[in-house]
Amino acid sequence: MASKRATLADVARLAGTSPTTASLILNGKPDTRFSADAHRRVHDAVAQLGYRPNMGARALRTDRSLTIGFISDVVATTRFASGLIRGALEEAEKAGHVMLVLETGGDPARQDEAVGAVLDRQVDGIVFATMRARELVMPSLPESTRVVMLNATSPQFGLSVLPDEESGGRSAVDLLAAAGHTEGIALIGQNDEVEDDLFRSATVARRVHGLRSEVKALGLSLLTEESCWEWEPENGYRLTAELLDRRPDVTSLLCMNDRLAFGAYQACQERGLTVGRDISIVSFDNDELAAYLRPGLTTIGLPHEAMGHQAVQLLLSEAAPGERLIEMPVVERSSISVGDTESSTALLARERLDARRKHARDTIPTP
Amino acid sequence: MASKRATLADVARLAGTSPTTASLILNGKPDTRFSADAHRRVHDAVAQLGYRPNMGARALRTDRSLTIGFISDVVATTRFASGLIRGALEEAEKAGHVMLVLETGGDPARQDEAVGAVLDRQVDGIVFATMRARELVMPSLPESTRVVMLNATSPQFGLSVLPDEESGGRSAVDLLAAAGHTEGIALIGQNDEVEDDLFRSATVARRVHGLRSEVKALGLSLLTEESCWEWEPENGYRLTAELLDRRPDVTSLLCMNDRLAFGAYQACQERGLTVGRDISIVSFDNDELAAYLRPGLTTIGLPHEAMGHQAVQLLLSEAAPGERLIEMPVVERSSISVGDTESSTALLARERLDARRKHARDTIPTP
DNA sequence: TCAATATGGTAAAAGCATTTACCTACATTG
DNA sequence: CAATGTAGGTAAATGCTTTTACCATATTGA
Repeated sequence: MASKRATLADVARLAGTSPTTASLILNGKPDTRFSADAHRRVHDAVAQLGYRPNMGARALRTDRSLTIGFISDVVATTRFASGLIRGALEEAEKAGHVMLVLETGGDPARQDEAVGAVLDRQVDGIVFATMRARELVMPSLPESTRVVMLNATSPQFGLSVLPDEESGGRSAVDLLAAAGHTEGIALIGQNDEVEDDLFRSATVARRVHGLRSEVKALGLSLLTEESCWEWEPENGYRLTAELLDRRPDVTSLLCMNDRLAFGAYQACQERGLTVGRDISIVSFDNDELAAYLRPGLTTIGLPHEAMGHQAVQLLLSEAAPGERLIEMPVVERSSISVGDTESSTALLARERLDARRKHARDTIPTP
Repeated sequence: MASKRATLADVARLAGTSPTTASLILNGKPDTRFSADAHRRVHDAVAQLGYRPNMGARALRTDRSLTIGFISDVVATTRFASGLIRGALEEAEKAGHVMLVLETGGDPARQDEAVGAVLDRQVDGIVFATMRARELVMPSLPESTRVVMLNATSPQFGLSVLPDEESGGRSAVDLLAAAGHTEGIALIGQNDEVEDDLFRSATVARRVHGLRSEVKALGLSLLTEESCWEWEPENGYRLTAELLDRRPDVTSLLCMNDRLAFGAYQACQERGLTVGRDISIVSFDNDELAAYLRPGLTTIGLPHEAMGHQAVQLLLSEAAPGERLIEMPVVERSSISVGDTESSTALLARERLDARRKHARDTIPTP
């Protein structure tokens, strides 16, 4: 029966009106323009035929397609990226939009192709997401195209959404201090060297800067900083093992990411130290891994989903250029032992932590 | 300068031809239809203006949008699903298509909306992907809409792409047997009970069936089957710990997934058993986790990426209905100790394993 | 020389929704 | 009575591409 899709002309015919009238009734804001009867007839016809407008035809006329382009370098290769997509997808759906997802692998040629492909489909805007490069050089676009950079910045497009790494760094320190760990804190995995990996150097710099300034703000100091290049379990293991053997006075580990922490767990266990009791660990990313570890790893999460939401929201609003920083959630599990939580430093740390959380709640409107 | 997008009319004007001619030259197969000079002029104009056809307008006329819809219940929630997307994305790009990705969370209302939304955009076909339900009830679609089910089946749509779970089960057993483990093999995590989770019961049944029949085919038998409901590390740990204490003669563990194996590792380590030397473990899924473990976990991977490729390929071809089973890759790491690899059983197992691999290579054309 | 057939092209319709400019019939106002 | 409004509605243009049907002109064959 539904052999052919109904068109507006069909609706008009069935309702006994002109297509103009039908269109005006279906799209016009001032409902008073036509008689109540005409309204009824048109809506009945729509329901009866199951009419839905053809978006291609509409876009042709209105230049709005209710479609947005999401172009990323890698979505699936990196285990986190899907959070960005999911957030964006949800927000798009909420706004009645649909999302064209393309991947470029970071290759400029494919990137150009991707931009062309979405432009050919008259998207209402483009989100450029990345997990690798920080500064993205983009093909030039028509003036009117709305663009937001997601987890990236670009010299050409001013609007970007990033995790608030500095604030995250601060939170990690506060977490330790609030639990009473005011000395014997080691930083594992930081790396101050100039890197050619722009992405990492930018995020690392902010994260480390946050850590260090919070340490200072609380009047503390780090016992040691153990640096390494690859943030993989091996290095976490090695660094921690060496450190533990060298400095028996270490009480807490700040790991730059969860994989390093994973290695650190192993080193601790081997030495008979129970994490969350004899030694405290806090790290970054909230990798899937973090939930599997025993005891659960307390970590400062990357707010990918919230970032995705925010990006699409900004894309569809008339937002002004600028960097939008999204608070990194602290996810507390059981890798921090509790000591003297009543010291003035602990109190101060908790206060600062809470203030930051509150600020985040007030700032990002995304649920 | 490029203030407005060039249209075909612009091209025609610049080339000094009619739009008809320009269109025919750009799309027509028989290149001889027009003069060489006309060809040149049109192509020059295209290059000069950077003309690209407006897909909406084209789709209006031709009913082909070079766009496909990818509708899934959950892409990001499950850590694997992104492989499906990536595979599909790559294949789509290869075919000059672009992909609209929507997520429904499994909610029928959202599912209907999603179908409507992609149909409104005149997609050339729809891939329904799922990580949860196995049998999917879909809204009714126009006859002509091409559909393929990805990691799912449906009473309404005949074409589906699934992992070859049975073959994967066989491979796991062969892997152990080929390394000389012909007795003392325990199965961890299987569950024969009737489940209301259709998805799991279908895949588990095939996987287990494969395991058991391969055991039989090699003339072996399982030492024990330890069943549990949730395939989480806790259970892997508990089941293995109990088993180890009860049966000192266990030499190998077949875990139903990598998370169970993760728990099993811990239990073994606690008892002073070195995985890959004192005890062998093989499991399923090739979770991210599997690479982090020390020693690396040998596992039978879910071929999500290949499945995504295949799905889109089938969607865009005139493929006949049926179930397409994609071979599960065996990814060998170091969790299996090597024993007597020269026994006739070991030889037989290796032979069967190789035959299956070869078959897979010949069968799935996807790189 | 007439008819047939290439050769190289074009006008116009179709596909669908939106929107501008206009129209009719009636009522009101001065 | 003429002028003005207003309520309720429509014809036709527009956005862009593809495609059908048709047109000249020149060449060839008989």
